[in-house]
Amino acid sequence: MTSIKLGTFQVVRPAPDGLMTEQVVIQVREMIQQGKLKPGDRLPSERELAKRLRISRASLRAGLRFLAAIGVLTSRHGSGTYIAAGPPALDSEPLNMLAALHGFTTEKMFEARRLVEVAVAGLAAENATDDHLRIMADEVAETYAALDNPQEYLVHDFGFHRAVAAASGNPILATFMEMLADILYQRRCKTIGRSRDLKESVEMHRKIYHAIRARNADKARAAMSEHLVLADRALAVEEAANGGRARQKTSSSSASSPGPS
Amino acid sequence: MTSIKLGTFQVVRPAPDGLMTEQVVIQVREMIQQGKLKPGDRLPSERELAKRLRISRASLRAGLRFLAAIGVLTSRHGSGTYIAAGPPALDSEPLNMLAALHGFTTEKMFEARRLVEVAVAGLAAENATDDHLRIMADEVAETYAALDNPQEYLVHDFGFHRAVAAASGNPILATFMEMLADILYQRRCKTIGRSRDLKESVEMHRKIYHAIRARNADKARAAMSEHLVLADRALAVEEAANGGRARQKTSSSSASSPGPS
DNA sequence: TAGAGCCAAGTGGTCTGACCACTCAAAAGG
DNA sequence: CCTTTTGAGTGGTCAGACCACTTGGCTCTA
Repeated sequence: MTSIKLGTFQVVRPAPDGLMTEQVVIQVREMIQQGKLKPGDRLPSERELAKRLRISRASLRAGLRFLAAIGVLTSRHGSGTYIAAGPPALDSEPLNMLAALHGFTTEKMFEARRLVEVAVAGLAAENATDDHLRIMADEVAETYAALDNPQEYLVHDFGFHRAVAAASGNPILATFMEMLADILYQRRCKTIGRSRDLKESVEMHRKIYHAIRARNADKARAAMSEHLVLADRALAVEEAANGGRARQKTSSSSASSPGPS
Repeated sequence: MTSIKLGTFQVVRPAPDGLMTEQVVIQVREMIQQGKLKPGDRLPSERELAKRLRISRASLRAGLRFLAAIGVLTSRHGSGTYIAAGPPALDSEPLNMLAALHGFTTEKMFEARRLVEVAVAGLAAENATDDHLRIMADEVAETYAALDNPQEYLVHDFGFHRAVAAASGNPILATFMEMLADILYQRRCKTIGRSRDLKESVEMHRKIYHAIRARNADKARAAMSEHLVLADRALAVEEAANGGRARQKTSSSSASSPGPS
C-alpha cells in the first residue's frame, strides 16, 4: 500500500486491481471527485501521467481514451488533454450507435424527445432565469431572421430548444434532450430543404417562450407538445419526400459534437 | 479509392481521413448498419482486423476501446471481442462521470428520473404486451416476498421499474430511465437498510401495475408520479440519516452494470 | 518599436514487435 | 466414457521509437 504523488495530492491505490485501464479511470474520477480536476483543466502529459501511475503509456492512453469516449476528456493533438469544459453534455455517439445496433426508428427517437422535452418545458416555466429568457428570445428572433436560409434556420431552431433545456434547471434532463436533439438535428440537416412550415414552427417557438416567461407550466407543456407533434409530422413528410432514403448515416465526430453553435 | 475485403463485404473507405481511431469506429458502424454485425456476434481477432483495415493493432485497439467505452462492444480476455448483446442499454458510467464532474445532486437525478418514468408509465399503459404484464406481476410478487430482505427487495424493486420501462415500447426512454435508475440503485444500496416504508412502496407498485394492465394511461402516470414523489422523500430521509455521508463514490465497472438481474 | 516569420521543445497519435494472462476446445490419459 | 492436460489463439500490457501538430519564444524585418 505505498502511495505515489500525483500532483499535489496523494493517491492511495496503485494496487494492481483488475485491469490497468480501469485504474486510470478510477484515479481520474477520484481526482475529479476530490475537486482536484475541474472542467477546462489540463491534465499532465501522457508520458508524465504514465510515469506517476507506474503504467505504460499505452495502458494510460487506453484509460484516457475511455474517458474521452464518454465525453469527460478531450485530447488536442500537440496541445494536451483537457477535462471537458462547457455545459454538461453526453456525446450523442453512444446513442447513435445504439440506434444503429437495435434499429431505433426516427419516430421512436422523436417520441422520446417529445416526452422529455414537454417535461423540460414545464420545468423551464418554473425555473427559467432572466438570462435564460433573454437567450430564448434571442434565438426566436434569430430564427425569424433566418426564415429564408434553411441551414441557419435549423441552427437557431435547435438553439431555442437548447435554451429551453438549459432553463429547466435540470442538467440531466437537458443533457438527455440534447443527445436526442443532436441526432435528430443531424438527420434533419439532410431534409430541411424540403420543409414548408418554417414560419409556423418559429411562431410556435414564440408561443412557448411566452408561456415560459409567464411562468405558466401547463401552457408551456401544452405548447411544446403541440409544437413537437406538428414537427414530428412535418419530419415524416420530409423524409417521405426523400423516398425513404436519407436515413441513418450520421457523421463521425468522436468527442464534442459539431452541433448548432 | 481502392477497396479492401472485410469478411464477405466490400469496404470502400480505407481513405486516410482524419484519425485512424475514427476510421475503426466508422468501419464498425457501417458493418452494423449494413447488418453484417448483429448483437452477440464476435468480431475477428484484433490482429486480423488490424491487418484488414491496414492499421496497427494499437490504433485498432484504440478504436475498439472507444466502442467498448460507449457500450457497443465488450472484450473478453482470451476469448474475443463481441457486439453487445441483450436489450439496448447505455452504460451508466458516462452519466456517473458527468455527475461527479458537475456535481449533480441526487435530488436532480431523481427529478429527472421521475419525469421520464412518469412518461414511460403512460406509454406502458398504452403499449404493454401480455408478456410485459406478466413480468411486472412477477416482480411485484417477488418484491412482496423479499420484504424482510432489503438487498433482495431492492433488486426486485428496480426490476419492476425496469419491466415498466421495457413495456413502454420506447427503447430510448427505457434506456435513459435505466441509466438513471442504475445510478440511483448504486447509491440506494448503501442506505436501504434504514428504510421503513418498504411495504408501502411495493403496494404502490401494485397500483401502478393495475393501472397499466387496465390500459389507463392517466392513472398509470398519476400512480407512478405519486410513487416516485414518496420514494424521493424517503430517499432524502435515508440519506439524512446517514448524516450527509454516503454520497457519490459509485463503483467502477466499465461495461455492463452489475445492476439488479 | 511593432509586426511577421521561423524554429524548437513538448504534446498527442501511430507504429512495431514482443511478452503475458486468459480461454477454450481438442488431444492425451485414466 | 469421463477427466485432465495442453497448446493454439485471444485480448491485455509493455517498451521504445517516430510522426504530426501546437505553442511560445526567438529572430529578422519593416
